[in-house]
Amino acid sequence: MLPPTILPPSVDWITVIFASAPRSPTWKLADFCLIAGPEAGAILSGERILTVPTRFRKGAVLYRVGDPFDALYVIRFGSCKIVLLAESGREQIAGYYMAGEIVGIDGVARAAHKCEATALEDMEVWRLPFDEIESLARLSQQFGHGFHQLLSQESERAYTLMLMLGSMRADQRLAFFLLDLSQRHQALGYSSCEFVLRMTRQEIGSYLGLTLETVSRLLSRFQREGLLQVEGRTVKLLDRVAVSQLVDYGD
Amino acid sequence: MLPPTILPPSVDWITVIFASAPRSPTWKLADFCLIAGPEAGAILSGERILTVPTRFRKGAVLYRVGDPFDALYVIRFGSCKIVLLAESGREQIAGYYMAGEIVGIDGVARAAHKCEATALEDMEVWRLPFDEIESLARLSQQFGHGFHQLLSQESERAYTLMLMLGSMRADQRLAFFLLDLSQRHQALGYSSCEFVLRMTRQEIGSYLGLTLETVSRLLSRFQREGLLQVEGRTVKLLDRVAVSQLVDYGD
DNA sequence: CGCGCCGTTGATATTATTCAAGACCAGTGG
DNA sequence: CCACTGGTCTTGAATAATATCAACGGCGCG
Repeated sequence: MLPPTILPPSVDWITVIFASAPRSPTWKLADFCLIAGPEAGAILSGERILTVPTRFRKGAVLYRVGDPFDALYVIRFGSCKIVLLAESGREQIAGYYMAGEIVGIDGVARAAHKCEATALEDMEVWRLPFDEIESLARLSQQFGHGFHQLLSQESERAYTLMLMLGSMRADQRLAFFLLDLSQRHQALGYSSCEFVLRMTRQEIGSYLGLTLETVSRLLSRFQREGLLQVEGRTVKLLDRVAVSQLVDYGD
Repeated sequence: MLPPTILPPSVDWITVIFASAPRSPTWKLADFCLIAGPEAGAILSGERILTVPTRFRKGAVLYRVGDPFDALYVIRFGSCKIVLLAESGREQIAGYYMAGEIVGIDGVARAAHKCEATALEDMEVWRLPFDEIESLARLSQQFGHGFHQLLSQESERAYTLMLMLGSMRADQRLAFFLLDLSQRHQALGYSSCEFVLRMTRQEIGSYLGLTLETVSRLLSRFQREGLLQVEGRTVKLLDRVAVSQLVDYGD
């Protein structure tokens, strides 16, 4: 039932990942790795995990629609977008993932990826073979539960986006997006008020269900109103309160 | 680690659920239950599962936002809506679930429900205690994997809705919705061309990110164009091909 | 340098919402 | 039995929001 036991790894991958990966607000990688506990070492060899940190250049594709699924990826650094591609040519960005977050869950349900993941900047990921994760989940109750939460957080994230797409005006969506980015940057230890957009206006538009022109216009408007300062892809949040109120009360 | 072994149940809940629950297109309840195999009987008592079939009257609430999460629900018959409620009062229907489908996954990530589930008609559900599911998932590799797929299918469903909300026109969304309903009805063994909407125009609108007036107008238009026939909440699909084309090519 | 992609802004068109009125229907109480 | 009420649904007209079309400037890169 379990894979053959392997000698204690010379390098404890769990500790290693924990030590060097940044924290994420939605999913604490620390939890994910630590809760596995010492039992984990017994079934997972250091090499199997550690030999596969992979780099992707900006624009490179981590996986395409239909690619066989067999691993999740922890983002070491960099960021990527997750794109839904319908047969009809319809296209929608379904997610934006940063360091410390985990991508690839869109492949679990069908053993093949439903989306395409593309690096928005140079990035490095750690590959976590899915069958090993599942073994670990069976071995440790705590880890198993944490893993189930991870899977389910993916739907929570999607729900939040649905709420945005289904019930917010364009300006509220953009405000929401910027606040989300801000929070996540802060969680990574970066400034929460000044950050760089890694997506083009086009991509942001696709993510928010808007056209690129609308995104551009709104950024200009926000700047005109003193909510923020935009310079290309660099955004400086000036009035976080006003931006939050825009999302919540929409005036 | 495992709960104390319990004598073989007099009633095998797995078989029972399988025998009486209808099939669902997205998640085959049959798979969910059958893959557990005979091992399942060893840790799950018949009573613990079987004593909790619950009925809800139309309009009754299965769980509210913030309610502690400890079980999933298999719908025996009836249907329900899943509603997202933001603090700001913003509201969005995030899902519509029919017989054979499983609701409650929105609670997994935080041990508390993120959504509210409300019966759209009289319904009966089977309660599946989450910790027992997790035990089973640890015991059986096959079941565990199936369970992980179930969790992940919830995000797939949400992704599909995101694609709809973010990239389709109003008429395409409605067409998409009707086709989805049609398929799911067919999978349950009912007619795929004539069925009853269990939601009000208002609820359909919320689900599709539209106002109730728009939904009403579109239904009238579709009828005028000969795509379907509407009589209150009864819909008869007349030209499925045209409806599909509307979604895919949008003319 | 020139090309392609990116971003901005304006004018216009389209789409969907909002506001408003009235029909229908089921349930309720006089 | 009837009138009344609240919720639902339809439809029209006016309005607001967003997309589309178009032009142009800028930047990075071969």
